Amino acid sequence: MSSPTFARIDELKSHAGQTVTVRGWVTHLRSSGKVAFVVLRDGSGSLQAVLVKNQVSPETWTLFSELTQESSIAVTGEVRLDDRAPGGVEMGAKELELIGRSPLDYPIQPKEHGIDFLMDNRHFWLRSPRQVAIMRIRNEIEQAIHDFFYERGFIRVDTPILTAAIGERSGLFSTEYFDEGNAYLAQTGQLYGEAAAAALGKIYTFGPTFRAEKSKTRRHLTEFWMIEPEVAFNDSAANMRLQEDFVSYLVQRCLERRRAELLEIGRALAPPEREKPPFHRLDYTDAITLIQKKGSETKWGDDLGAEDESLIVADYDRPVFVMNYPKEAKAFYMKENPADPRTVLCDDLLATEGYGEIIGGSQREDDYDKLVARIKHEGLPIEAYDWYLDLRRYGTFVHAGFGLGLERTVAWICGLQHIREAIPFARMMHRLRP
RNA sequence: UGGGGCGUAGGUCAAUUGGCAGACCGCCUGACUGUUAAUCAGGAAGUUGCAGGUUCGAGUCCUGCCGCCCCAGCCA
Repeated sequence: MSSPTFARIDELKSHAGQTVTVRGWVTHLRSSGKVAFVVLRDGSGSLQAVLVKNQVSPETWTLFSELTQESSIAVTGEVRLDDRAPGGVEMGAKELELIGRSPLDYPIQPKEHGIDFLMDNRHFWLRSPRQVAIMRIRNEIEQAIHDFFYERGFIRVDTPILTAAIGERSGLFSTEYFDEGNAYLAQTGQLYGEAAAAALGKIYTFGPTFRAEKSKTRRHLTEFWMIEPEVAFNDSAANMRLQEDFVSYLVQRCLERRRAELLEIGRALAPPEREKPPFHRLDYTDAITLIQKKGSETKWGDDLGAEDESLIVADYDRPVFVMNYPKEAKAFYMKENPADPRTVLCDDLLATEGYGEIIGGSQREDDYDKLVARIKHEGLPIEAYDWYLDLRRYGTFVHAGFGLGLERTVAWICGLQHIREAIPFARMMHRLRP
């Protein structure tokens, strides 16, 4: 026999009538005595191969009966269009090859399982159709992020993961670092992003972020991926326009190119279809008035709680910016609001459907003296910020940026119940394996 | 770190007042020439999270411990 033609399942329609070989993993086995069915997946799709007893060799027929779920196999046969097959394509199998046999105790069955069991078996759970679809959507979002910024002249800058204590303060993972004392896993690349913006103008970072908070909610991971753009000469208003263009680009891109996967996971498409600019804008002070009218006890000066966010978003069918929080509720690097010095020029973007904050952004304090005062007021070690302060001494500039949580965005676009499904191998307080 | 909940077969769960530990799915054996999580008949499968206590008798009641889930806080 001549050397086989290998094909991926998603390209089989163009091989109709030809004999090809498909390699993959067994998902279902069915037999009706003299006709047998093998369903296999190869990452690109799912294929049913049909074996008829009197049309294959006795060896091949025997091999079928020895197959098990998740065994890796190669199937060779004629590709044919058939309405009885899911997807409209099936294979009339002539030959089977067992590549790697899977024992009978494969833990994940085609039925309901509990979430803890699935997370313990994440390395297998990832093979299921729903998880494959989510990972393909995640990949689409990641690619769309790069495309969005590339098309607009941004430069991607990679910032360090091992840092000295700088940035946000709470929940640091630490490790010994030679003779330099402790190093900490990065909680943000922003401060480095600001330095890079003065070199390159428009930049973004895309990397892992670590928070040692003992968070136990559906919205938190200890290790997550964050995208942090930083733009020289953007003020807060321009920053928010960039955010709404960016977020709606990601949503529309998934609707265009990953519609099949969104439908596969049962995502209702009507809500994301509406996610187009302009998003709603609400001043923090007005937000307080709104939620108090709805019964919240939160007072001016407090940060907004999860319940408050829900009250705000409930009125809107598109994401909402809440702008200009009180200074004390926000980080030291945010620029004082000239119109109301009690507040800073910042914004949180609250997603629809109860997904909460997916972006935190701000214009940065560019006044050297005010920044020093804020660092001292917060009780931070001023010497750790020497290079960051230099950015204000040597040609300070208006600039603004934000951080988008990748997994929160994936969970929101996919309509997931929990953020742990939005990343291949979630890291949470009680989850370090697999 | 608070508040609430749950640990029973490989999986999902049931078990009345304290009274013989069960069902379904999966798995094994057999039948079936178009199945779609096939169907039908039969079978195997348990240290009831761990340690102690009360009782004639504990999955069930009591004490302690362990583990996880959900909500809040922290934030993206």
